[in-house]
Amino acid sequence: MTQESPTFSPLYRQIKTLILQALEAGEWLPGQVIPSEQELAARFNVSQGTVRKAIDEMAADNLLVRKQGKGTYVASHNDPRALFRFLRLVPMDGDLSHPQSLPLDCWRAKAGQEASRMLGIELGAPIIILRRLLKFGAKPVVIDEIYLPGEIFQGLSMEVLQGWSGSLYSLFETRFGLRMIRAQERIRAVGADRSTSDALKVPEGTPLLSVERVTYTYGDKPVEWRRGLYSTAEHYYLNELN
Amino acid sequence: MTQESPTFSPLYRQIKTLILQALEAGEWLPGQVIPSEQELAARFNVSQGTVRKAIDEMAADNLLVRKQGKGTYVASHNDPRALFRFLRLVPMDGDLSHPQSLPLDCWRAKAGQEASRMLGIELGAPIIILRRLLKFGAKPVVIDEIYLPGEIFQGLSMEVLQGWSGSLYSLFETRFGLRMIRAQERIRAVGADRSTSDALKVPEGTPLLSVERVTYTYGDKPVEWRRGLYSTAEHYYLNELN
DNA sequence: TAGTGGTCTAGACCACTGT
DNA sequence: CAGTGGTCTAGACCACTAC
Repeated sequence: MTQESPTFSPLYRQIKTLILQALEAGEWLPGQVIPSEQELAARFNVSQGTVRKAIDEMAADNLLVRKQGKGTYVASHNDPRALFRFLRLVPMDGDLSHPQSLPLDCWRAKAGQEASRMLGIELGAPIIILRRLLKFGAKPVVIDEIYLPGEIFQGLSMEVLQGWSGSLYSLFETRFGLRMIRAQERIRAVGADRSTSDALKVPEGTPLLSVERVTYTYGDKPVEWRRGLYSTAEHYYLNELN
Repeated sequence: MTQESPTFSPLYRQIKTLILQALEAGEWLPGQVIPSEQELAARFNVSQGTVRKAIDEMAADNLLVRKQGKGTYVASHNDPRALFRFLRLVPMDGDLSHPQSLPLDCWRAKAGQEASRMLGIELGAPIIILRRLLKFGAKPVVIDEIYLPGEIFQGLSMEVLQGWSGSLYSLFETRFGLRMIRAQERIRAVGADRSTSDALKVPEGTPLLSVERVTYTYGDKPVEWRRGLYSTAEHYYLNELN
């Protein structure tokens, strides 16, 4: 007899949506401070506690970062702490040297069936394919093949890639205004083919981790599809289950 | 000049600790309701909001489950929703049939170097080793070797295992009062050896996922170490990155 | 000292579940 | 209907950061 409001949404969630829209619109950029809770409360005509709850959730989602005494910041992949948010590979000895990204190839193509499905774009739409090697110290450990929608990544080229010292997502964020929010990985075990075994310096047929990742930006829009082959001779993929 | 309290802990965290202790002491068992927020507030002499914040965190930690209008419950592995909390394997076709656990062996032994380190017990301490097969429908997909501290799992035997229809953690919880709180998995790719290839019905040398898991109970105490070999011909390991 | 987020409280009201 | 968790508010005070 009740069940009156099937679309009930608490105030703080509406506020969350509004803040999200402001973020999406680029009102505050990654790494910058957003207005104080008091200011936002005034702007949206709600109490500070309601804004607080909205921001709490967004901080839990890794969209914002709170810093006591300073303010609330827009999360950024330029932050070195963000590097291992998506890269779960860990050296078996506790070596903490940061991995180094080496671009190998970068070319344009048209989306095939799989790429178009994964990226949610038309079959035949322009895409950019990027191959790169990840090294931990001197050891090649991961070889990635990365598929990007050409429309979004207009100016991407080998020159751009080679002139960038930070992480890939850091580049995407700074150069293309694209913020990677969440990702989903599908992991399988496969044998190394000829070219992969060359790149990773392992015998042909060596078991490797195949890690397929789809990465999403605001509004759950997929903007990257990649397949990485991980050599797990001296590294492992670490996953925390809670 | 300030920095007065290096061990400052907010009230709601102290309350959280108290509730945790009550849980650990078995004051409320898995699946049962805990007292209402009002009652707990009265018991601990704080406001309802403070209890609420403590419970919020524990719910986020998957220790408690809130049910509006009914109460707050102690999380339980008997809950069917908990099955896929630690098992991240998904069929490639959307088949949702629940996996079936088939115990193969169960014997007693003494902890070797690796087991003693992983389980935080003395070298040579009694342990129980358990082998089992996981099937999705008719297909064998995972073979597990599970190491348990003998002290805790006194009465565990093949008979007990075979007489249990639910999940392993559900058995541990019900039969041994052990609640699995969190786990850590280290994933690598390996080739199937002879006995594994037999059990999983795959050719020898087939690349498999090696998933080593350490599972913890209250107080970050490790109580299970297992190694699973996953056939990823028709399944994949799914991981959400946030 | 001023401004920020963090904690704690008390009270009002809403939504959901059972009887 | 009474009891539960869920939301929202307003105000006081604490902890941290900067100037």
